[in-house]
Amino acid sequence: MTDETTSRIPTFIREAVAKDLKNGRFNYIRTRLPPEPNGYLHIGHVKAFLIDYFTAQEFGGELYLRFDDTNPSKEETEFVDAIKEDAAWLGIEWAKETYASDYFDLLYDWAVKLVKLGLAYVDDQTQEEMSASRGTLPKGTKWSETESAIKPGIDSPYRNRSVEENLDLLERMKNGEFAEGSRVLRAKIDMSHPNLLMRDPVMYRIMNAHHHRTGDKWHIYPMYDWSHGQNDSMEGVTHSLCSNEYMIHRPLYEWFLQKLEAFPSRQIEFTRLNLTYAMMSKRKLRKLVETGVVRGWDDPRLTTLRGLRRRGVTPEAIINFVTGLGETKNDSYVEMAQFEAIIRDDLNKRALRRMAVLHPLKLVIDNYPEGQVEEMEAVNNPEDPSAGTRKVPFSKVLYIEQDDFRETPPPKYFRLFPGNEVRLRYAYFVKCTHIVKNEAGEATEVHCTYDPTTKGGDAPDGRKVKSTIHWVSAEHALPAEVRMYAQLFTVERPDDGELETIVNPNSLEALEGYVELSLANARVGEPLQFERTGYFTPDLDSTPEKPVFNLTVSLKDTWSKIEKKG
RNA sequence: UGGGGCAUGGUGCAACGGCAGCACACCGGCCUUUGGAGCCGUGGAUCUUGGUUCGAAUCCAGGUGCCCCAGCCA
Repeated sequence: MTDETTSRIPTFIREAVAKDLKNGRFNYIRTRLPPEPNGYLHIGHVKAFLIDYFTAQEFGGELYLRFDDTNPSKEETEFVDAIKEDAAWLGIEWAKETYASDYFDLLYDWAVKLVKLGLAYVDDQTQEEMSASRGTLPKGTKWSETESAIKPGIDSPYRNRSVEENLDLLERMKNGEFAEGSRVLRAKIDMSHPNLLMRDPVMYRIMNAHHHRTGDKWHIYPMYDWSHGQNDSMEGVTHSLCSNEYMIHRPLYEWFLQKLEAFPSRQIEFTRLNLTYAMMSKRKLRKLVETGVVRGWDDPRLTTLRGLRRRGVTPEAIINFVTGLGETKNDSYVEMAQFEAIIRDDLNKRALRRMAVLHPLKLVIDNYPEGQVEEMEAVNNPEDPSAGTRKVPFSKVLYIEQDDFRETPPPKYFRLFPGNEVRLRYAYFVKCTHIVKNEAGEATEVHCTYDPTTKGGDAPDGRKVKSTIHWVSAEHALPAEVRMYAQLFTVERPDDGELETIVNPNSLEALEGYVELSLANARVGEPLQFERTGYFTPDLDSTPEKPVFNLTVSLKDTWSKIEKKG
């Protein structure tokens, strides 16, 4: 049974499914995940994937992964593999992998059945003719500036062909006897139906493209409406869960299955996920990749699953985010900040803490013995004692962040400035004595003295410092490239804008910094926190000589807020 | 003068005729060997007009606003 408090699927779906089980409409549950293999998965797909997966799971049913490969001109095997890999990474398990194309033969038989029933016909009209005879939507909708009222469609002159002629024509369409685009098979429903989809929708079109699985066997390929519901039914899918835009297709979905007297799969719709600053449009995503705005489909600035993975976002964070959104049928736009909060929450619990200096400034401890090296014990994760501790080498010359020193401190600035004492994390108290400047007047070296009695970070005399800063030992540090990311887009809803005007030219900044030696063999994808900076993960561009890190998400930075307010 | 869907703080959700609550964001404070985390607190919402009712975010009627639908895309 499902537990109301832990359910990960929308309430209205859970209730509908439970009811179907209770009143005997179905005695088992099967859902399907229907990606079209024409692109990479992004965060927008995840919601559908998870709802399908968890619905099956919560009701002890199973999930089929069915590739919707009905349009050979757009689909490629490359994407099939990528989608499977991404779905598996997310943790989704499917009972069976199928393809719409597995059912092409059966589907054709069903079409013949419909023709024999007098419910489908071959139409010889051109595409323009068909479009013109479909009728119009009324004024006020974005498609009609001129018509004041909805206009019914006009019956095709070929609508009343005999069953025999239709059967013959359909057979010949299948055999490749006709030119591409010259004829279609249409369902015979109602050309004046208020729902335009019911005005004799196209079932098959002629295409001579090579299909990634069926090769050159077929010359006709089914449309979405004449495939999806039929496949659901053929597979015994009980609940076909899809986004709200398909709501208008439901009457057609049901019409076909009723006329066919086929297994009555049920379509239920939910609101798709919209995320601010995330691009979901496949067309635009492709353009970003092809024009080199980003470095590939797995660019960490993208909200593709591959991009998120490379960025260091875990599957758990993604699942927590999506399932935690709750559900209504409202159109909605979720703020990226909410996603980031979940990512931080997830990483806070699991990321190993490390020290890394992103904008190095040399700090010299004048009274520290030349050549001495001490191993300081550092906690790996204060949120998780079982993560243990590590040793970090400490010596006379260190690097600290440029930001952690000001020659003339602003109000409420507690870090290093001449005369001020701070704690070097896990090491000693140091007090700034003087600085060395270059010709431009910039500080190039900060000189300090340390208090040997404060080893470990506490003063025996009980005095306090207001700030703790991080550091790496210059002699023992590892040079590293650290890639800092900002929003890729300058507008909240990039899907609505023109690419040329909405791309943030400063979304990537590659820093040359220094990191703890222990990071030399960090695993690609491993979650890390650079203390006081943010969450990072090693990128696959890393080499043994020079690791590369991606910023996953920054730590909440309250100082910058204080500073902004002045 | 078409059909379908949806309206609750800035954002996303909850309240299924009975005190409008949660998360994120925002603001203030406490604490802190991460200006992180954690803890405490403030402000802010039922699209509108009527009706039913002891009582309406919830039920009814009208209005308004937003979204989807004229691919031989999915």
